[in-house]
Amino acid sequence: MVRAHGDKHAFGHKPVESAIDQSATTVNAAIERLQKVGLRPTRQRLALAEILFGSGERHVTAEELHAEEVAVRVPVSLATVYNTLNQFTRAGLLREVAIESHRAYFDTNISNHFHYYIESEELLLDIAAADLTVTGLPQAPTGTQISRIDIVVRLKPERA
Amino acid sequence: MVRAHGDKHAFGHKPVESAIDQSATTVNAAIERLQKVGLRPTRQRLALAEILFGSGERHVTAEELHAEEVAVRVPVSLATVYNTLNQFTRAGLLREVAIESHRAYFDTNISNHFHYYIESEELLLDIAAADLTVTGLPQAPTGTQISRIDIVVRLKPERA
DNA sequence: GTGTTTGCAAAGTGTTTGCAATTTA
DNA sequence: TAAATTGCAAACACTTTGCAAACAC
Repeated sequence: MVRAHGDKHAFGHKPVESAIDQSATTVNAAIERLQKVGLRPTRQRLALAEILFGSGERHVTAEELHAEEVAVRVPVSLATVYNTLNQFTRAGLLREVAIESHRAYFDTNISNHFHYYIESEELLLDIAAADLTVTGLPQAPTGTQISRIDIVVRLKPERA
Repeated sequence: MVRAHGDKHAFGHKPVESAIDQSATTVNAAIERLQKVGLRPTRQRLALAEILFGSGERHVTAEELHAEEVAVRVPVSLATVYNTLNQFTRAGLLREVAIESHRAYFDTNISNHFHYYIESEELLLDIAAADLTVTGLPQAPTGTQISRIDIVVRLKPERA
């Protein structure tokens, strides 16, 4: 089940000199990223990191990511994709978003933000609103503290 | 995997005359509830409806609900519990809450409200705050409209 | 070399489904 | 009696795991 995904691209903070330089930069960034969290930069992890972090924010499922690797002719097993997504998540490189009970979505945007979910397309999008806030939240029950607030705005096609 | 669940009880809108009357009332309410949505009041559905709607708000998984039926010596198959939960949800009697990707929680409270999720206990609670609101939400993307907003406040044990 | 990572296939969850038997209206 | 519902077991989708081979340092 391959689905379309966002095609936003990161705004370059550094000028892009050439395709070769850019890809070298991407690879180096990926290597650094992995080493920083103590994961060996193996061929598979690098390939996955490049697809995940190489071009703007992404929301992927394991199957989708695996399909993309296959499409780019990088051989990675689905099991490794699953394991890697979990490792990345544990390392704080990714964040898991609970949307549906039976499919795990992973988000490359680990900053505080919320989501739109277009049900008819099974498509997850970041909400572009830094100032979105929740008010009226009571104090967390005694003995607990908030670890994170998830907001999913579910969208359906506009009524005709 | 059986877990503790809330033990709130509904405030009786009608005085409770006796144990027998109360249970009769509960059964009648369940029968009505089912008929209203076009589901035949079978033994299994009644038993499930009574447990689900008989005592305040509930958050259950299929396995939990099945375990409760078994505990009360009502024979219902797990498949029927799953099917019934889905039917009830389609009929608007229940609401599914996306919390984790691999377990479906069903909520008997179908009004507009949000949730706490105590991660360490896998426990789902309603947030008792009718005035909880989200501000700063941009207009829904063109061609779409909001079908529902889910908010899950994830809680962890308070740091010592 | 030594410890880590990979891939496969097998196992594991949670959930759905086909179908014959049963129940309901 | 006709249509709806149930239960079982099998099938499913998604995910994890055991272990030998391959790899990184």
